[in-house]
Amino acid sequence: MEDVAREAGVSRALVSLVMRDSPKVSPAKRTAVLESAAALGYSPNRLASRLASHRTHTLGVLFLDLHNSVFADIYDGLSAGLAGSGNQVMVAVGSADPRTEIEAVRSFVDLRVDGVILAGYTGTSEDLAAALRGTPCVVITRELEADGVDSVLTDDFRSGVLAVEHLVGLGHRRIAHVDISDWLPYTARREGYLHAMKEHGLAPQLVHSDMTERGGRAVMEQFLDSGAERPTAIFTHNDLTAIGVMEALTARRLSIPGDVAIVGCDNIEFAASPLIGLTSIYQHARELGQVAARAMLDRIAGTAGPATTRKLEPALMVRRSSDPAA
Amino acid sequence: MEDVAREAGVSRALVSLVMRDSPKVSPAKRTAVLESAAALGYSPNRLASRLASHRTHTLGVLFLDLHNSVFADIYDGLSAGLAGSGNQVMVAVGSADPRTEIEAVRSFVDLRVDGVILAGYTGTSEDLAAALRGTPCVVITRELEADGVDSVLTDDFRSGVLAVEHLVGLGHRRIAHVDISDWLPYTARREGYLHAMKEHGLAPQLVHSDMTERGGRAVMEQFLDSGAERPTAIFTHNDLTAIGVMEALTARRLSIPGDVAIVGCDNIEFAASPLIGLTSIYQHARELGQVAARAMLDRIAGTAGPATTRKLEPALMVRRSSDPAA
DNA sequence: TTGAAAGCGCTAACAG
DNA sequence: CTGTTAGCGCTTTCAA
Repeated sequence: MEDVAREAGVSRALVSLVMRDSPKVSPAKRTAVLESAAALGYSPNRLASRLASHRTHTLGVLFLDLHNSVFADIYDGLSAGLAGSGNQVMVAVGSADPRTEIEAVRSFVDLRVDGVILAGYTGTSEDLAAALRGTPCVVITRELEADGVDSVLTDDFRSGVLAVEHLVGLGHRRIAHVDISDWLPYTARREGYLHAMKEHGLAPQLVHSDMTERGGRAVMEQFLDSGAERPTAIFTHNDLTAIGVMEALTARRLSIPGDVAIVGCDNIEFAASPLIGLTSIYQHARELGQVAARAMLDRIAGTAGPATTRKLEPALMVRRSSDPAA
Repeated sequence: MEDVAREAGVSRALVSLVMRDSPKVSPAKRTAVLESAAALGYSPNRLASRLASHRTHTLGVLFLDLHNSVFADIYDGLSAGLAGSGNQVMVAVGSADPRTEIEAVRSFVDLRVDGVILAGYTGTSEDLAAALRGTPCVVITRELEADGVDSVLTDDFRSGVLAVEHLVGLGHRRIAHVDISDWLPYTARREGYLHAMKEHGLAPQLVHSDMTERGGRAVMEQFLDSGAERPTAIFTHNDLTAIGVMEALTARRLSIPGDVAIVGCDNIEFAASPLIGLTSIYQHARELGQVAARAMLDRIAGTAGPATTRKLEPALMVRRSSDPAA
């Protein structure tokens, strides 16, 4: 920078202003600086500028799992929502391991990111608040009680209800639910399921799995082998699980939806594929990302008040897996 | 840091050493420092430490597309390969847009990452070299001629050959190939296809698409409507495209592999799903990530010599889409 | 507009 | 082992 200043015959401060394209530089000096910068192959060290300016223009984003394309959708929404704001995104993957997640958040904070966006945080709000140290944060797909932390999610309880209503409407009475292991803080879909089942006077039937295709398949195979009475319909926590369940059923030569109807949740791309035809509850993943981005920008700009929760309405997408006519 | 030092009754330098857990600190002082750090809620500003130490312990990783799970596999390999090395990863997504890609690389370099790993770079090696300014780099899934840039990939030419040999072995003679638009620097699979077709004295038939499921589907629908002679087998550039092609065929009530056999490439998770049953060429995505991580660590450590290329052997995974018996 | 000076919060020798 | 002294490369007053 020193060199560029000398070469262009100006002061370092001026070079700094030009590099951040400040409006208060004369066009002549500006081009002079730009030219010598190009000539010397200079580009500013952003570490230094961040340190000095206390702004990083970077948002840390944590994803639960890159294998679930719902996070790719959220990513798309985030980058659309951030477009033109001059912020960049730094991604980390938590893998549903609270230790890894907190480590990632801490790392973001130590790097002084302007904000942290969590898409799939499975830890506690206390740990999060401690790691955050006041850094603005918005949580996607979950409602978290912590001050200064906004939540953006789809009404998961409602999703559970929607699924059951749909299946009951189709005449099903033995409807099972494959949720994700008890310990994960994503229970609203199950609550919705349980609530709706009760409303209809039906006996709930729960099976625990993780949130993967493989997990769903393994759990369902085990279930089918157990000799337990087979449900006529299954609602799963997410689409990956639903696909795993479908695989298990297919492997046992059971027809879908003839023998068992399936309803997933998330509405990932593959669910919509004619090859899969999975009925699913759309949670507007892309929009979640976009809304979260806006929320974060507001919070960084200081125009946001106390922590808010934004909840989107889920939508049922009927496909072959629950309705042969679809 | 000042405060912590005072509180613990030591110098700032000592605090610094403790924070980086250097071995040359007495246990007594160490715990004293740690305690007062905890008491004061201190954690080091890594921006500052990076600036001062000229090491960021961060690798910038660029992915082509988060919607293609092959990149999730590569990510897994990378993080496995980096585990324990004390490096963290910063992810960006290029979306097959050279401008976005170069912007991301430049951003990494301006942040002084220790190295850049590119999984799906579609630009030129000149642009890359310019953006890199000497930052160590390893490119995955592609062979790039630029000094100091290592390449880690699967032998794509061979993949094309494998696909054709497999189909020819099954008796097919009209074998089409859906590649990705001409301008993308990923032509080896097509070259392999063309070469093998020629070897067998067969006439190649090329269809251009992008690398997405939707693209594959659209292109194939258009192709089927065009009235062109239908091939009995199709080899696609990647699995996403293959799935799109399968969707188009299914929508036209054509059977797979009865009317048309399909072979994809990448061997993503869904290809292996019994619901899809797509024959594919395994490119060892996870291993690519792991090998790339090692290559990068070597390069950073300075133990790597001139630019090298590591090429893995692809493997044919036969499934239902090409062989009903499978 | 421009320039000089004073940091941002840490690390890196080196002397003790 | 510990403390001192310089920076890292930029931004920011603030005065000119």
